[in-house]
Formats: sequence, structure tokens, C-alpha cells
Amino acid sequence: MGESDAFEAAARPASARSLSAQAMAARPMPYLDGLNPEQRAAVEALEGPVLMLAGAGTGKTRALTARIAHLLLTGTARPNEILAVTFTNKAAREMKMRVASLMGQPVEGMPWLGTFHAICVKLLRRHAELAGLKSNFTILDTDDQVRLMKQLILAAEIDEKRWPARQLAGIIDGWKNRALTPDKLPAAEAGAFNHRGPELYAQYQTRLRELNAVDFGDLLLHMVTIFQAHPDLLAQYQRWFRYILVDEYQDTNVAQYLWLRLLAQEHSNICVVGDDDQSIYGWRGAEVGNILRFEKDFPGAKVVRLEQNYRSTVHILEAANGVIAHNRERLGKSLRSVGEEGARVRLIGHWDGEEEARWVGEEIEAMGRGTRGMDPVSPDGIAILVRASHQMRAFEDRFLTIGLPYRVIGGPRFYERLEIRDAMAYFRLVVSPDDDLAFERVVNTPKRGLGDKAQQVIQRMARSNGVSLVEGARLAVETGAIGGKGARELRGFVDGLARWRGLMLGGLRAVGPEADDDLLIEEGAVQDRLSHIELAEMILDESGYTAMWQNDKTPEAPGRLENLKELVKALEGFENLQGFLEHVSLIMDNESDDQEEKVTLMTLHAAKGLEFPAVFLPGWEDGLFPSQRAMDESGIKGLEEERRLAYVGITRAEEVCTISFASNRRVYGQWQSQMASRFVDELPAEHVEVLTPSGLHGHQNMSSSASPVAGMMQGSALHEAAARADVYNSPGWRRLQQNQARPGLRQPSEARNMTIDAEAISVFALGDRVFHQKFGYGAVIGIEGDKMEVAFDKAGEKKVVASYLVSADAADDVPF
DNA sequence: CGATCGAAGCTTTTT
DNA sequence: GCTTCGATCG
Repeated sequence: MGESDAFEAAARPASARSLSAQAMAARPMPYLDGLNPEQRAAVEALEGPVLMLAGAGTGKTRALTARIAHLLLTGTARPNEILAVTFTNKAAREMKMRVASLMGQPVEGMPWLGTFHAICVKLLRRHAELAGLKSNFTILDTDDQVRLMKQLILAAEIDEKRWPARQLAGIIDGWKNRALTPDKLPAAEAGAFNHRGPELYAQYQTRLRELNAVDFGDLLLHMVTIFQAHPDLLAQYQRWFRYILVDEYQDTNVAQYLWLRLLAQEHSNICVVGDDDQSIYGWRGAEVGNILRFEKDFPGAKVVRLEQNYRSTVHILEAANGVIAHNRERLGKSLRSVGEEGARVRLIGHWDGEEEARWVGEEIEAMGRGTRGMDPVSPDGIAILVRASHQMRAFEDRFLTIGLPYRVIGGPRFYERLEIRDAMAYFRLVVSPDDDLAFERVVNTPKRGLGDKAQQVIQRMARSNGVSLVEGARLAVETGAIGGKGARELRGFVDGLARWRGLMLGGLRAVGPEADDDLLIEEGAVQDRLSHIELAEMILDESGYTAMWQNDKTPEAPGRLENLKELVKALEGFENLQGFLEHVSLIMDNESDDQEEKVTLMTLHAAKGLEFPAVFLPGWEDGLFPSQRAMDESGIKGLEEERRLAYVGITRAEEVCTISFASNRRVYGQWQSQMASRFVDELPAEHVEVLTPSGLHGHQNMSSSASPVAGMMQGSALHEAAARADVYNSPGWRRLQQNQARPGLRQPSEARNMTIDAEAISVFALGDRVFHQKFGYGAVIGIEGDKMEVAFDKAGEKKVVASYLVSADAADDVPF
């Protein structure tokens, strides 16, 4: 729709446009008001390549949207001549809204403002045949992908145990991110997946084509391949997309980069916005190099740096600057605050993860009341940002017990849930009966007595006749290849599909006079054009799917039924099932629209682009954050990405930023003692306030401060440091230092060890009887640096840090 | 074919 | 520790 207009627009002589541009220039441009000089420069440099380096909170969305408004209002471009790409639907939506509000009118058109994927789907549907597909191809999600690969691995007689499909999926995804088609794989990749990777990749692509399906990576990859193979077509789009804007450029992968470069290379009217310091998606193929290289790719690029931060106070910003300064690979930029000095970043250590959660809960309640002369902060303005989602659990548990309302962002998405995917598979089968993957998914869900054997029969039947699985199933029943109970059930299933499809087609058909005497159509007519919502309900009921969950007495069954209801409700926004399926394959967000004021719990990744008056950053412990795995797998690069994550976390905070760590944490069920994160040491001391933990530790220093709040008011970092100075001179401390003087371990800083009880420090030998606050009495059975393996009498074998142990006979002296 | 038991695994996540 | 997957048994 509107696409032919776009072609006409592109064909119009340029002079007409520049004329109107001059005419418009005289008009007031309110969207420019209040922009700082840098932002303004980025907005007004319409021609040629522009690189906008926009730090956190520097108003880049504002600049980007103003630029679009400027393009439109000066008449430089029409809405359909602008290609504006984002990564998430949310960002796309926001951009659309903000452009509209800047222009003071709804933006009609802007058909090419969207995510990379949404735009590529649109393009690929028009040119599907150039990729060997039909334009109604289905888009597989990760689950389908893996199942498909599992089949291929099985067929290739590879031990799926040693070479799991997930891993292959990861490898192939990586290749697609780098725009490597099977025929372009470099020799270096030959060894992947036990030397079978390349061959399986080729098979996988063939299979996808047979299924008339693509995965997410294909959307970009196919378009790049098509553009490369068809210069004429590319040229058409180059003329069409006269102005290109890209958000979050630091997150682009090679395929996206190539796609953009192909489209932009003729006119070079490309404006990219990004922040190399916020590149946190390297693990899924993002290439920071793209942004670092932009000036080389597009010679003469105008580089604009947005460094004026409007979000955070001085202390918060300086803390973030201090941490990120430890990264080597940077374009270099540092944020200036225009705000107040504000409060320092608060740092606190805790005994364990539960105590950390408890403390955060109390702090949030205190903030709600308003402490330290600060205005009360509503739960809505508070976020807890964790490195990994499993960390959320401790907080959820705690918030549940104290009745603090919270919302979790991220986690399993609505459309990724089992029951939703099953239901969708039914819909898919009705809409496109040759969707074999959907068939496989639900043929025996609910149980129809169709096990492996029956399914193999269907597969064989379908393959030997060159038909879809649905058709194969029908044949299998008719020829008696499947008999007994299974056959009856299968017939019911296949007939059901046909009937629903008939109803769908009948329901869509206008009430024609010549409604033929086909029974199915007539049924539809009796119902007077069954709505797609009723149809969906009917499918779920008659297939027995709803009943399956109703009869399920596991605790999650009611929730699943609830979700199914929600799914049906979501259909209301669409004309028909097809439209819905198309939408869902790309839009996977799960915005809950509840109004209640809640604390937000989410991962650091999910927090990018957001801001909150108060932010808690728990779990700053080496191994957790920075994540051990990131460092093991990607070394220094991984570490730097983790550090950027820290930077993203700190810069989410507007007024209060609280970082915390715990000395003990359960990791995969095992208690582990933790070291404070190295990022803690990188925080510039002058912008940090060290809080006294509320628990059992450090009590000898805080006899005067019974509550954590009182403690934080009195205890400046300096004060604490002074109070602790003696600790580091004790013989026990020195011996501890020697024990842990392994390469790679840095000197612990004051903050890292603030929970250490001076009196308790001592060094033990194998077999010593010891006492631990949490686990009680036990015997030392292993020593690993500063970590002791102890067989506790009651709690079993644990690894703990030596400083939390006291000799068993001294235990009575330690006041707990 | 379905239920039950044991082993292995286990970031981050959008589309 | 908890979940998920596969193998094995009835």
C-alpha cells in the first residue's frame, strides 16, 4: 500500500523538492527549539553521511526524530522516501510517535520506519522468488529452527549428545550474522561442528526453502544476497530510499551493515546514531567495528558528538565515566552533566544474596517514604538491574514476602510460551495446510496416540508422494497404513483442519448469492460469517487442546488457559488469522499495560535506553558480573563488553544509583564465596559513598548506627576507610594476602572487603575445626587460595571464604 | 505409547 | 538447586 506512490515520488525531479525546501525554510521550525548546538548540527546536516556519537542520556532520540521532522517539513523528503531503522519494535513505535508529536500531526506514511527485520520481511515478500521462496513464506523462530536442525543431525547420523542442535543453531546464526551463505563459508569455518557444520548448513538452507520458510537471520541475509545479485533492483531501492537513518548503529551485525551500505553507497545520505560505549550485543553478532569504521566507509562523514547528558547527576555520570575509561577500544567521549552534583553512587556489600535482596527491599520502602531529605521515590521510578535473569529470583521472593509490588521485564515472552506456540501451530495449519513444522508440533498434542512410529509412516507417505504432512496423514489413514485408534484420531484431526479451513474461507467470503451446496461453506453461512475470533476458539476447543489443559492438574495449567484466553483476545486487533500470524512472527513484545505502581526488575540488557530516578545494581561480583563465561569465551573483548554493561547500568540512574555485592551466593545450588567485582575497584572513589551493611558484619564499627539508614548518613567512605585501616595491618590479613597471591588476582580494595570481620580473620589448616555463621561447625577438608572447602556437621560440604570462618574454639568469643 | 527415573545443562536476547 | 531432555521400563 502506498508503495506505488513512493516510486512516483522517487521519480519526481529533484528540483521540485529543493524548491519546496526553500519555501519551507522560511517557516518556523519549532522542533529545533531547545536543541543544543551539537544536536542541531546533527539535525540540520541533511546531505551526506553523518555519524552521531550519542552518549547515554544525551537526547539522541530527540535529535533523530527532529531530523526526520526536518527532512519532512523542509520538503527535502517525503515520508516514504525515508528509511529509518531501529532494532526493536518499541524503538520504532516511539520514534513514530515522537515524529508525529514534533510535526504536530500524525505521520501518514513512513512505511519504511521499522526494525531491520520488519523492513526486510516487507522487501523479501515482494522479491521472494529471487530467493527461491514464495511470498507467503513462514518465519521460523528459534524453537522451530532447532527442531529442524535436530532432524538434520539425526539424518546425518551424528551423535546429538555430543553435538547438540542448539550449538549448530548458534554456529549457523553466527554465519548468517556475518552474511556468510553456505557457498561463501571461508575455509577457516570448515572445522565447525565436527567438520559437519558447512554441510549441515547447506542442508538446512535447502530444507528451509522446501518448507517455504526463513529464519530471522535469513531475512537480512536473503535481502543482501538479492541486492548483490540484482544491481538493477538495488538501484531502484537506492533511488527510492533517499534518506537513511539508523538507530543504535553500534549493535548492527555484518549482514545489517552490508545491507545498509548497499542501499546507501550511491547517495551516502545516511545518518547513523550510536554509542560505542553501549555496545552490549557482541555475543549475538553485533560488530562495534561498524561504528568505529564509519568514517572510513563513508568518506567525508560529518561526525557529531553528543556529550551533554541531561539525565544523571554529576556523581553518577562521573562514576560511569570512571568505569568505562578502563576500556581500551573506544572512540573516546566523555559525558558532561548539566545537572546537579547530586548524591554519590552508593556502594554496599552484603553477607549473601538473600540479605542483599532484603536490604534492597528495605531501601525501596525507605525511599518510598522519602529519606535523607530526599523526595519520596515512587516504586515506578525504581529499577533493579541484574546481569542474569536468575538473579531476579531472590528479589522476587523477597518482594513477595514483604508485599512490594514489582514487575519483571523480559523473561519468557508471551508468544514463546508452550501453549501459545501450540495454539499458533494450529492456526498456522489452518491458514497454510502445508506448514509441516506446525503439523509436527501439534499432531500429537493433545495426545492422539500417534507416536514415533505413526509419525514416521506419515513422513514416508508424504515424502514418497511429494505432498505435505497433512496430506500424507490423510493418505496414511485412507490406505490403512495407520490403523486402530491412532487412525481414528488422526482422521479426526485431519478432518478438523479441513473443516476449520473451510470455515475460515467461507467466513471470509462475502455473503454471496451463489453459496454452493458444499456442506462446509453452508455451515459457515449458517453462522453468518463466523469471525476469526470465534473460529480460533472453535479450533482450540474442537481439537481438544483446551480440554487438554483443563484436565491437567499441574499448578501451571490455569495460567496456561488464561494465556490462551489472552491470545484469543489479541486476535481482536486483526482482520483475520493470516494477518495475526504475520504480525506475531515479528512482533514478540509483551507490554503489560497495568497501571499499578511497581518496582521494575530486569536485566541490564533490557534496560538499555531506559532511565529511572533510582537504580539498584546488585550482584557486582567477579564471575557473575563480569560474567565468567563472557571472559572465558571472549577474553578481553568479553570483559570490555561487560564493562560497557556496567556503564549502561550506572547511566540508567537519574538521581540515586546503588551498587551492591554479596560475599556468598548460591550458584547452581552450591554455596560459593564471592569476590566483589573488579568494576567496583574501578569506580572513582571520590564519587562513591560506601554504606555500612546492615547485617551482622562490621558491627564493631557501627555501634552508633543501628539502622542502615543511620549508617549511611554517618559513614562516609573516608570514615569507613579510617575505621578499617587497622584491619589491613593485622597478621591474619597479611597471611590471607599471601594465600591468595595468585596471578590475576588483584589487591582487594577497601570496598571489596568491607564485610570482613577483623577479629575473625585467621588461617586454617586441613582438618581444623571451624565455625561458620550460617553453616555452623565443621572441619576443613580443602584449601584453595582464600577459599576453604569445609565439611559442615549439619550443612554438608561447602566452599567458603576463609575470612568467614573462625576456629571452632574461638567461636564463643565472636558475638553474633 | 506413556510414565518414571537419572543425567546434564545451566548468560545476556531481538526479531 | 532446578529444569529439561532422553532413555528405559511397564
